[in-house]
This record gives sequence, C-alpha cells and structure tokens, in this order.
Amino acid sequence: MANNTSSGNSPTAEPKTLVETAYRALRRDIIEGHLAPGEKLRVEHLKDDYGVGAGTLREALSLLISDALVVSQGQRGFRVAPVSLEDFEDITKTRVMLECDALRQSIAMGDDAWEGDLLAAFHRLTKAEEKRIGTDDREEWEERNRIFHEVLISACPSRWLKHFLSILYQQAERYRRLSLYLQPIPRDIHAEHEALMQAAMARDADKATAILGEHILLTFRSVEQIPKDQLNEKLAA
Amino acid sequence: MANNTSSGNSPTAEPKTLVETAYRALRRDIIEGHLAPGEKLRVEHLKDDYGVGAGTLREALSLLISDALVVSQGQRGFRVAPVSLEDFEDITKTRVMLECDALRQSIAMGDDAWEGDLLAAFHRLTKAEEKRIGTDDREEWEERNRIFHEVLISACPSRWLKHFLSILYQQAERYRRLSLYLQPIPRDIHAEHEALMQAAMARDADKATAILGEHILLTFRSVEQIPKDQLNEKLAA
DNA sequence: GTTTTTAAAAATCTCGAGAAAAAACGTTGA
DNA sequence: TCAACGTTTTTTCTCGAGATTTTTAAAAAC
Repeated sequence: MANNTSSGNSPTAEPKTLVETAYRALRRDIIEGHLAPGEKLRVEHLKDDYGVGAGTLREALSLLISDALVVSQGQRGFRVAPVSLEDFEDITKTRVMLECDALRQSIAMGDDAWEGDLLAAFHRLTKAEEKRIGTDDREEWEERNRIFHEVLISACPSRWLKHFLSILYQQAERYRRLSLYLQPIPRDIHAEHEALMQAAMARDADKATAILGEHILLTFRSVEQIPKDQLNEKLAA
Repeated sequence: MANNTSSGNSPTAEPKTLVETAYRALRRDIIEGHLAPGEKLRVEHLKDDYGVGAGTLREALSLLISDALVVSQGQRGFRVAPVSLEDFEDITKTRVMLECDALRQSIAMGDDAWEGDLLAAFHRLTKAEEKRIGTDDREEWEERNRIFHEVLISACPSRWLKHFLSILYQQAERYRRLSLYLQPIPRDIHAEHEALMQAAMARDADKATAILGEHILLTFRSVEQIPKDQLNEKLAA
C-alpha cells in the first residue's frame, strides 16, 4: 500500500524500470484473460515475450503475488492464479462489506473538493458510456469506472481499507472480464451509478451504501447465472 | 492468500528455496525491529548478511512488499516500511472491524472440531504464559498468541477476510514489538483471552466480538499513551 | 558565505550463464 | 496391457558481472 511498485498504486505514474514495465504488462494480460487462469508461467518463454531478462521477469512475477494474480509453489515455478465461482462470491461479499463501510466514512468526511471530484468522475464515466455505444474501447470505460469507485471512497481516511479494496476491485475486474464474452450487460449500470452518485452527494449514507451493495452484488449475480458448462470453459485451469 | 510464498501462508512449511529463506529472515528482522523503520535496504550489503546473491535478495524484498513491510520507489531501491501512530490506529480500527466480522461468522459456522482446536490453542497459550514468567522466550508466546487468534476465526469461510487479517496481524505485531521495550504489559491479557475463548465456545457472538474489539483496541491504547518523545525515537525514519 | 557546477563514488537495475530440481519420455519387466 | 525404473530434456533457481542512475563530495562561481 505504501509503495509505488505494487498494488493500489497511482496508475498515472509511468514506469521507470523494466521490472515495473513487465509487472504492468503481465498484470494487464492476466486481468484481461490473455493469460488463462491456472496457466503455467514459464520464465524462459515469457522473458522473450516481454523482452526482459529472466531475473527481471521473476521479480515482476513476485510483485504480482501481492495482487493475488500469480501464485507460486516451492520449486515448481509460477502460475496464473486460478479462479472459481466460490472465490468470486467471496470477493464480492468481502468487497460489499468493506466498500460500504468506506463509503459511509467517505460521505461523512468528504468536503467540497470531494463532491467536485465525484461529479467530475461521474461525468467522465457518463461520457465514456455514451461513446461506447457500438464501439469497442472497453478500456476507457473500465478505467473510468474504476476511478469513479475510487473517488467515491476517496474521502475515507483509512489507507488500509482503500488498499484492500483496490486489490478486491482488481480481482473483481478479472472475473467481470472473463464472463464478459459470454453475457452482454443486461443491466442499466448508468442508472445505478447515477443514483449512487446522487445519494452520495445528498450525504444519504444509508441509501448510498444500499445502492452500492446491490450494485456490486448484481455483478456477481450476472456471472453466477451463466450456465455452468460455459463458465467452466473459462474457469478451467 | 492463494500461494505458498507470500503472506498468510502456513508457517510450518519449511522453506525450499533460498528466496523463501531470505524472505523469512528479512520478515523476522523487520517485525522484530532489527531493521529499523524507514531504513534503507542496500542490496549490495544485505546480500552478504543473508548469504544470498543480489537477484535472490531483490526477489525476497519484492515478496515483502506484499506484506507492506518493505516499500520501493522507482530507481531508488528498497526501504523498510515506515511506521506512525496514525498508521497503527488505522491498522487497529480496520482490524477490529474485520476480525469481529470474521469471528461472528466463525462462531456461526464452527463445528465440534473448531471448538476442540480453540480449546487446544488456548491451552497452549496458557502454558506459554505460565512459563514466560521471568523467562524471556517471547517468541514462543508470540507464535501461540498468533495461532490463538487464527483459530478463533478459522471457521469463517471467507478466505479473503482471513488473508487481510493475517497481513494486519503481522503489522500490528510489529508495532507491538516496537513499543515493548518502552512499556511492560500492564494488562491481564490472560483474562481477556479466557473470556474471549469462553464467549466463543458459548456461541455468544455479541459478547465475543465485544471482548475481541476491546482486546485489540487496548493494545493500541497502551502504545498510544507512551510519551511521544520516547515513541519517536523508535518511530523515527 | 551561499549557491551552482562538475566530477567521483556508490547503489540500483539488468542480463546471461551455470547448478539443481522437476517433468517428460522411452525402455524394461511382469 | 500395465506398471516401475532410469535416462534425457526441460525448467527453475541461483550467482556474478556490466551498464545506468542516483547520491555524495569537492571545486568553482556569484
């Protein structure tokens, strides 16, 4: 949490070292599913793909363990962290608890600047949603969605809470992407975000947390309802 | 959480690689305060102290970032994570929230085997406390205290909650040790543990979480009340 | 006396090669 | 046909050396 190299770091700071570059590229490929869950990460192969030395790549992989995107076992190398419906459910429930608590604190502590940031983040998200119709630049929307959630809880004074939430968000994003190819978004996410934003601005903590909790839970439900056989194709390690 | 190399792993599994060995040695030295908060960790020096190569040590340090015991910045190497009273307060509050929630779930889900484990862990802790009078094998007590808290919440089904708690516990232990030299334990910790154990066995979740919350908070209070100038000697980075 | 510039020293970051372990493969025997 | 064994191949783990960058210290300029 208190470092620039690992999880939860400011995404705007550009990488200054090769380790950092490889770390980001790998993280992206894992979250986007280009590296499948459970897949073996052979250093000898990957070092060529990412254009770095073996030691550098090992270090990047070690960093990814912080984010629970990579696992390692003894003398048997690295693997992409496996996925499961149970894990996603756990992530969802834990995230609901933590993020609602953080939101409550944020609403209580947030000042005018926070309100401004929130409004701005919501606006940018809305713009991305409008552009997105038909187009395929999902990345832009994903990034702005992340920032919107981040800004929502930004006035919460607990660094640790925010640190844990950044990890959980990242994990959830991974599951969301894995299921994306199977099921288009059936919900009116924009309406959910708008209601959430307005409740937060109105300082209605009960309402805001209720909406947020439901919002996060619905994402899980939509994945949960995907037929198991289709899901297992993706989840197979 | 889902790996054997990083935080929250089973402490009984012996290290099979030099990276793992160095990781544990470094972690121990940081938690015990032999490596001071904020201290620069020069790879060229440390590799000799720990008897490994530069690359190996770098990897171990990368692993310690997961535990937030080490921080790194760009091209300026590694440092021991700094400490502050604010940070400890955050750790404490976050831990109270998460650990109480986990305990509640554990009490609800725990079976007979869990009760047995809890009883056993409490017994071992008691024995260590009796032996400790006068002697100085703090390590034994620390380990058993950790296990007691771990067993308490072991029946909680959320892996992520337990993962986060293991990180927070480790952080708290570090602060506890830093303050240990300044202030002897004035509390009757044994009584607190016993009441906690009994409430858990009686499945009285409200009572158990109340005791646990107070138990964790008291540790913070005892550090908080240490005169600031004495504290800053230790906390100085 | 203070600040800026410049040069030397130290540390970080990176890579490729060699030893140890695990996995893959074919062979032998029942 | 199947299982057990030993060899070969692959992969991981580890180390030391070289290129950049940062830090330190001294010299020069204001």
